[in-house]
Amino acid sequence: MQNLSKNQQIIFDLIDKSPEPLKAYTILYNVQKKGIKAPLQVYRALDKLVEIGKIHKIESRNAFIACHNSSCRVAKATAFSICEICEKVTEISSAGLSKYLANFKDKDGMKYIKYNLEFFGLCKKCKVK
Amino acid sequence: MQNLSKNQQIIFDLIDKSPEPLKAYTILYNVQKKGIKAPLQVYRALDKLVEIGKIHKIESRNAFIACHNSSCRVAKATAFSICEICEKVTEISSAGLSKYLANFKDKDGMKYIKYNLEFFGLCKKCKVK
DNA sequence: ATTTAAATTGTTATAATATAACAAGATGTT
DNA sequence: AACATCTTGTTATATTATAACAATTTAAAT
Repeated sequence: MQNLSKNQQIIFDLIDKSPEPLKAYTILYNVQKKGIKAPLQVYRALDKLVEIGKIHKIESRNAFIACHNSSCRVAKATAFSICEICEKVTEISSAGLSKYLANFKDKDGMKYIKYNLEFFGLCKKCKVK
Repeated sequence: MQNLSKNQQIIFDLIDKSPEPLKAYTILYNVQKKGIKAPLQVYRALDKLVEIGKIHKIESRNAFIACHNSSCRVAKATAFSICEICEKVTEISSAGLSKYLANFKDKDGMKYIKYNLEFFGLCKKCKVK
C-alpha cells in the first residue's frame, strides 16, 4: 500500500472519522482551514482514494465512506445498506453475498468482476420508531 | 396502472425507444420541440416514472432506462450490467439473483425490500475487440 | 547528485445535474 | 359544484463535477 499524499491524507482522515458518508462539498468546507480551497482538489483526492480502495462512493447519494471491509481492497465489489429514514449507511461484509455475486453469470454467460450493490430499508433504530 | 400524463408520456416514449440510458438534459434537448422547456418538467416526469416503475435510474451514470422486466413493476429491486467501454446497459432478469437478494439478511438479521445492483464488466462486443 | 517520468498540487472558469419557490391549470371524486 | 390532488409552467438557484493550463513535488534510475 502506497502512502497517501498530503491532500489525500487530509481528506481520507476526515472521511474515516465520519460516522456518515460525506459529500464532496461537505468535505471541501471541512478542509478549507487546512488549505484545500478548490473542488477539484477534493475530487482528485476522492478519485484516487476510490481507485486504491480506501473509500467507496455511495452512488445513490453522491457521498463517500471509508472502507471498513478488509477483504475489498480492490474496491471492485461493494455492498451497502442504506436506511431510507436516517440515511445511515453501512458496508455489508458477507462472505456468502460476495461469493454469490462474484460467481453470478447472466444469461449470456457473462461474469462480472466488479459490482456495486445498494440495499435500502430501515435501520434498527428507525424500525422501532 | 394509471395513465401517464402528457409530459410523462412524451418522456417515457423517448426513453423507451432509446437503446441506451438517457440523461436528464439529453432528454430535455430531445423534447423541447414538444414544448417541454425546463429541466424541472423533465425531472418531475422522471421522478414519477421511477416511482411507478416504468423506468429505472442507473445511479452510477445519472441516466434513465425503461424497465423491460415485467416482474419488477414495483421498481424496488433492480439489477443492471454496465459495459465499462461502450457504456451499454442491460437490465438483468434473473429469478435466481432476485430471489437470492430478496432473501438476503445481513448480520443484524435485517431484510431489505429494495435494492439496486450495478455490475460492471465488458459486454460481448467490447470483449472481442 | 542529476536527469527523468510520474504523480500531485494550485487556480480559474465552466459544465452538468438537480431542486426551491411560486402560481396556475387540469383531473378525478364525492 | 366543491374539494382535493395531481400536473404544468416558469424563473431562479443550488449542487455536483470537470476542463484546461501551469507549476511543484516525489520517486526512481542512472
